[in-house]
Amino acid sequence: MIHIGLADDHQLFLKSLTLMLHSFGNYMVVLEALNGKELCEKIPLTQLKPDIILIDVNMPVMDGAAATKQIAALYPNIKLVALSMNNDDHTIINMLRAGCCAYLLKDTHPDELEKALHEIHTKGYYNADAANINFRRLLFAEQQQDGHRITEKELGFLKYACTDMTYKQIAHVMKLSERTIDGYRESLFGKLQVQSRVGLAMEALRRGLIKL
Amino acid sequence: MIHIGLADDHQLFLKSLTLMLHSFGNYMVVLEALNGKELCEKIPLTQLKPDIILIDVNMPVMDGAAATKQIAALYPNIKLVALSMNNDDHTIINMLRAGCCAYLLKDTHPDELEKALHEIHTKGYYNADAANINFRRLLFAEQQQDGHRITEKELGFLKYACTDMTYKQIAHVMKLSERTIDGYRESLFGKLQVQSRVGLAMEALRRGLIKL
DNA sequence: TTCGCTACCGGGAATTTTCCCGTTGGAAAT
DNA sequence: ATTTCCAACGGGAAAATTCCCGGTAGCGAA
Repeated sequence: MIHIGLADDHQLFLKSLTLMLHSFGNYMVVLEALNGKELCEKIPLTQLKPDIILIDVNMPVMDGAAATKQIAALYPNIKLVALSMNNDDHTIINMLRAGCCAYLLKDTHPDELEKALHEIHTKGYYNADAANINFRRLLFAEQQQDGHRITEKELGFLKYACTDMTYKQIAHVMKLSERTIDGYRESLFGKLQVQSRVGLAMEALRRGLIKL
Repeated sequence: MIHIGLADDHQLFLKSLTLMLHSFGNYMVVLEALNGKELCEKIPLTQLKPDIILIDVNMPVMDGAAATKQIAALYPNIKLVALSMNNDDHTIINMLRAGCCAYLLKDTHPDELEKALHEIHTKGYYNADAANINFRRLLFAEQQQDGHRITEKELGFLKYACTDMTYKQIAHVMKLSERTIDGYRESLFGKLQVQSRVGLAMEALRRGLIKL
């Protein structure tokens, strides 16, 4: 009997996935959480520790990447699996770097989920080639984006950049000079490979740096 | 026995929701589809017509609103229920106007889903007050936005506005004058209540007018 | 026909964004 | 102690955006 933990902010999906896992026969859901924080808090309270935890990427309060990092550090022998609906490179890299051993899409077939869980439990990893996730390409992409990590201040600016505000207003609320804002913009344009504020906002959304 | 139809682009959710509905005891899933188009094509082919169809809002190929409109016109006695994860006013209004008799969120509890389906089947409607969906407020909001409907051409422009392109480039690919583009922008600024292109792009995303 | 409406087009100017050119001060490296 | 690096700051100018002012052409209704 394999013990499973689940974290997803959609109750309906969470509960119905539990049913599905039980229907597989060999799995038992020992932990359910509606966000990353709840997941982290519940793990120490369960006596039947999960072997594998399926973690949704997009969750309120604490998202999948943050939860994955924390759990990977505290419980290294729990296998963490990212479960998401978006399959863009950046989020996949993000989750794998956070400590996931597999990345599953929500539109995979139940049979493949079962196969994936079995492989993860026996071999420790699973590579869904059907879901066009090419690890070699991803690793190359990670090489490329190395040194292009976004700083904390840039992220703070990015939030305001995805808004109706002008740079002058942004500079005012951030208590910085307009020139400094200029610097952040330039830097982000380079890192995200765009050349206008709209492109910046769109790419930030696409990479999950900004929500909504 | 109540016959149910399902449309959702995430296989895992689709299949596990089917399991959950069967576990309720009184429901049978007679139709599954991965997008709106597939749903519309499968309805005429099923001999056990569904009483209720749960339709996801965000789907590829043909989205929930389009599918709802088409089905509501062809099969007026099938109850259509929108099932989505985002609960912003615009999408809800959109689905209700398309012909849905209820709007359910994906993070509702299974018990509430069962209750909702029962009410929809017996009374013909369901209002989830727990999900802060206030119909009176929505109707008022619809009054407010009346005459603010986005035209086909404006939508075409909107796609390009959510891009790294300049207006000049957009005018060129749309084979229109820059002034005409100017007009579309002005009109959309007013309709979406924004005052910059970034705000426009963000609001378009928020209202589901543009994907990604 | 005349009126009103809508889609399309244009000039011009204020504002904002984008992109150059710099300086300074402080922290880290050598 | 000196260099090196980098975040923060600034001037100025080209480009893009925003927002006015208008016009013409088509088209259905009065």
